Amino acid sequence: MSSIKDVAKAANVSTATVSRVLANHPHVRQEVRERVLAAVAQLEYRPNLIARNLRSQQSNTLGLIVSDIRNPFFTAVSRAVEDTAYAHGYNVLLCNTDENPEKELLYLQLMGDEQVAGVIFSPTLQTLNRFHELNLSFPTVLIDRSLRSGDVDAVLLDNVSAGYTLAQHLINQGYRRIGAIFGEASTTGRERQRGFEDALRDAGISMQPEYLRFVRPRSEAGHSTTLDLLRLPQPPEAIFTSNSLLTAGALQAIRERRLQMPEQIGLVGFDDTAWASLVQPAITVLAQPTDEIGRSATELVLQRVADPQRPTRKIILQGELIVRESSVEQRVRA
Amino acid sequence: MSSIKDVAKAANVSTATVSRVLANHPHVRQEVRERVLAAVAQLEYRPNLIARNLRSQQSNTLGLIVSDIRNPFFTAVSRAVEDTAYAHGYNVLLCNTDENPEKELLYLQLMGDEQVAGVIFSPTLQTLNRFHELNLSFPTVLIDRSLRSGDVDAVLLDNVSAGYTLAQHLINQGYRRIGAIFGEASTTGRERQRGFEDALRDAGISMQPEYLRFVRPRSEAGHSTTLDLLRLPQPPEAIFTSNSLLTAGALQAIRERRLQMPEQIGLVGFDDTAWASLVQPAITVLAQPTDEIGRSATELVLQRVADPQRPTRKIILQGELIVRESSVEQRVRA
DNA sequence: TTGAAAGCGCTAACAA
DNA sequence: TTGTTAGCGCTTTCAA
Repeated sequence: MSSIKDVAKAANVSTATVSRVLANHPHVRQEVRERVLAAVAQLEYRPNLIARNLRSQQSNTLGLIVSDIRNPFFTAVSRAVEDTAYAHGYNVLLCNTDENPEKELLYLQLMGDEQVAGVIFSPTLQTLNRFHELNLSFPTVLIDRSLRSGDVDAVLLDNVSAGYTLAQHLINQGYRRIGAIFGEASTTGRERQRGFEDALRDAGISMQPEYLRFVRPRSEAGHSTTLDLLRLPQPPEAIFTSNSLLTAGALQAIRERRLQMPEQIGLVGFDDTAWASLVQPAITVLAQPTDEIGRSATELVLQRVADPQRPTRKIILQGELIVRESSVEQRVRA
Repeated sequence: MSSIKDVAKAANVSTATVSRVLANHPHVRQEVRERVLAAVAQLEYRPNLIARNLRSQQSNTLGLIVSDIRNPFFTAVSRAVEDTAYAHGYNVLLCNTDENPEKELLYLQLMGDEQVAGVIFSPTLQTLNRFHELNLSFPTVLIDRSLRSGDVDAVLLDNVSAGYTLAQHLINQGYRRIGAIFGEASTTGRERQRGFEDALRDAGISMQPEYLRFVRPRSEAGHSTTLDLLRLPQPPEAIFTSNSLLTAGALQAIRERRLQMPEQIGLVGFDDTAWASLVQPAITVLAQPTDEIGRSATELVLQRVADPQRPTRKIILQGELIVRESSVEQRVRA
């Protein structure tokens, strides 16, 4: 591997001049510039990014800390983050926390050690609550979850409104007794719950506490909780789930109990996954704009890298209700 | 941020001694060691990894270059790679190539610039063919795809055998005219094709060339190609797909044509995705051991980092046939 | 057992 | 317009 010294020697200039040419500094004679470029090409010189980072005290790497890469929502967002980051000349360091606050702290620390330029992060409620004590040394943009009050950049779904829309849809279709399953460790679940409850209240439906569940946002929990709900003396007529893993588990439970969808039970969830339109009946979902979320978050963090002083911003995006067959008009049902 | 100098000053020793303590070098007096550690704790010192990497000429980062992070197979493998890497104190730099050879080269170059310790890579056929000309400066382990002949570390499925098993299953169930859709840019598709053809030949079934398709391994292509196949004068009785995105597309096409599975058409594919058991009828698949693939690949690359001289190894893993309802005995069919 | 000092490859302040 | 030089934070050789 040739270094900047080799290039300098080959072009008969100082390393400073090589550096200037590479950084496109203005005051370099055309002839010299060409000589340097020729040497660079000749030696197949590639700058050592580690050295550059050490010297400039910041790297071209962005950290991406997600709670579960197997959740299609985060997969899709990661994809968008990755694309956008590389388009801006940044790399992505990927971390997976499994909703584990200890891992979150560990990875956050790692990001500091790696001197990343910035971080995109979907935190648990626990870490969120002590977020400001953390005193992170790098710009951070939260995705999917944040506190209303917090002075942090964030890109979020309008979860209250999304929860409202989805619940309202069920109500409009004639469902009255609605069981709802939310992720327990995030703000997202709580906000969607608020929208859900608002919709019921506005429709004059009294909420039954035993219909409301907060669980680990995984398909196993979706499965067992749905079975629980269906076992109640008066089981719900529809199931509302707050992420796609929960939806999958609920669907599995409904299948096991051999209930007809949507006649005997309705089902709705979040995120327009590949399978939501593949199963029969296809599932009604509140789709999140994952590309937009990933792209906005990346741009936001890059903007803050460029200007650390700028006031924080929260970008709130709207979801889109996609009505399919898993929830359908009451009069059509039995 | 305090540096090693600050610690040295606080502990009244030289930076060399601090470095020795941190690296757990033997010849340090216990008392001095404790003083240094106390200073480290006091100052909340964290070593600057960039500086460490520059000095030691290698980093604690592994590169992971996959062809499509939205393919659940790669998502699952990434997850395993990530876990294993972090368990060994390594980070993961994630790149997505979209099966684009230019992007592959770009990212490979990036890995060199970033001085990663090693790379895990699922290459296109095109890049694979010129792999040795690339003269990569870091250890590389190929996953999912490789050349039989190549002198490269790799973790692979026994694709020929997997293709054979899956095709044989269809044959055993009584299907004779079988359409098959393979990814076009990878060795994987070709090997699975070989297994597929071997199974037909062993069963004395003559292969019809128009039943064999090579396409972009995406659901859109799976969809349109399946429609094509079904439009043939003598359409196939079953569809064999060589990745889960293709399977999804095929399923969609079958739904649109309102064909009954498995009576009017059988369907099998690769990878036990979340939805394969959720759709009805559930899909028969050849499941890959994704965790094992990711873990083995990471361990392999780390072993080579430790010993660049060791002979290359190919780890060949077996898939598992999971029979579900989308393919079923002939006598049960119409 | 410890410290002084060189140097990894680069950038930028300063001087010429 | 270009070069000299210091130094980013760390590890390691050599000497004491």
